[in-house]
Amino acid sequence: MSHTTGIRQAQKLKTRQALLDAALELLEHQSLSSLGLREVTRAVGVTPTAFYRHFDGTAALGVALVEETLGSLHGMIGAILADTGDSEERLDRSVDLITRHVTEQPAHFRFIAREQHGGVGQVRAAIAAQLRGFALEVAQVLGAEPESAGWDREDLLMLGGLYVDHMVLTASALLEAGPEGEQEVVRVARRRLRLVTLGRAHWLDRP
Amino acid sequence: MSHTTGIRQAQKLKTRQALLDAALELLEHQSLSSLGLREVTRAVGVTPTAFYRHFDGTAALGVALVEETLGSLHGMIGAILADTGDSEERLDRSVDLITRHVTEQPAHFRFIAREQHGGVGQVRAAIAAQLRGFALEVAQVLGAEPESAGWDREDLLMLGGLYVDHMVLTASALLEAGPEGEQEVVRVARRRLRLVTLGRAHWLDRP
DNA sequence: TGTACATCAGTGAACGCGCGTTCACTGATGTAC
DNA sequence: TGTACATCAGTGAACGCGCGTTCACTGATGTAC
Repeated sequence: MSHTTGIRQAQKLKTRQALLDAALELLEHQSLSSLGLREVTRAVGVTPTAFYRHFDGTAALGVALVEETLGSLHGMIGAILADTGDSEERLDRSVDLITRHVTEQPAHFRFIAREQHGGVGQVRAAIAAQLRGFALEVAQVLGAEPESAGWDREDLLMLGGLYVDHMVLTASALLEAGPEGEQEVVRVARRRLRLVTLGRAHWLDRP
Repeated sequence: MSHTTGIRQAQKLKTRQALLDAALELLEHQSLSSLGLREVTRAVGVTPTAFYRHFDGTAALGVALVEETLGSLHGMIGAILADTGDSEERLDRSVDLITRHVTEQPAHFRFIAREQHGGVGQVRAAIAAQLRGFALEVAQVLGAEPESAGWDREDLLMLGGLYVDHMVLTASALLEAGPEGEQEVVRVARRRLRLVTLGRAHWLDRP
């Protein structure tokens, strides 16, 4: 086994990543279902044929982008929610964290918001699976807290889903608002979270 | 003025409507940004050139579809919310009404869910404007209720927006779930609404 | 009512262009001995 | 270490096809008198 073994593989991965990056940029102003394979390879500087060495087609590339965007976020949720601090602080920190992530990699989040209900079934399914995973993680963290005593599994999942959907809506709203509208979006997002959290606190009081 | 005046206009409107209907059907499995003008005219049975007598391009057609889908829903919201009955009944009736509408015209709601964050800016803007209108209507109805005493305008709008976004998410979830998953979606949607309504009831108790 | 002209929704041919996919290929990297 | 063969990421030409948009047109509908 030589120390140079892997040059070929490294180059392949580099091209693959270049295809993903170029696609993400091109998707800022269009949907995946109208993204052309030739557009992507042209942006990277390889021949159209080379695309097939990495993906079956643009749908498969889309699925890979879902993994790239959301795959690395798992675990992070637990970290925020498990942090110390009262509920108000924790809630503000969550919104700040989303805002920071969206500001740092807007193209990734735009892609998710756009394709969550987009025209490519495989990608919708991949996003839905990831978001279901997040909802489950949130539900588990919340379920371990004293405030959740008496909650059943289904209600916890409902609440987890509500938080996750709210997170996605906030990300999308931030992108649509641009830098000058960011403050306003953050304000409303915080209030919404506060209202949901109030509902949570009184969930078991219901008639 | 002859009694036949308007034959030409009537025929034109008929063709225009045929274009809208055909487009909506074609959009079930793709996004507006990949919809071809020729696809639409082919489905209707007119020449591609005829398209330009009605719309500047597919983006303009999309804006017309937004109007067709959401324009007729205004006022309806007030009617549901203003109905008699306790809060639980009213809430269930709201979910039932959304479910019925989505089941009756799935293509229209799929279009809205898909293009709300889609790749065509003009259409995103048109949908956002309509939804903002709905949020305002909901806020006005809620604001007139005794439960809203002490609420300021901004919080009412926040709540109205929350209900509207929840409505859109529910519509999209119903479409994704299909007939066999409908029951489950309705169950979760009701619980979410109940939780938000609980949060509303305790909004002014917050520290 | 009848005639002569105006309007305009839809036609059909033509254009240049970029698309996705196929195929046999090349030459650098990897492996066996 | 050196050699001979295998692998395979990326090439480049070729294909048939549908796209959006233009243009001059046709003929039914509308209008003026």
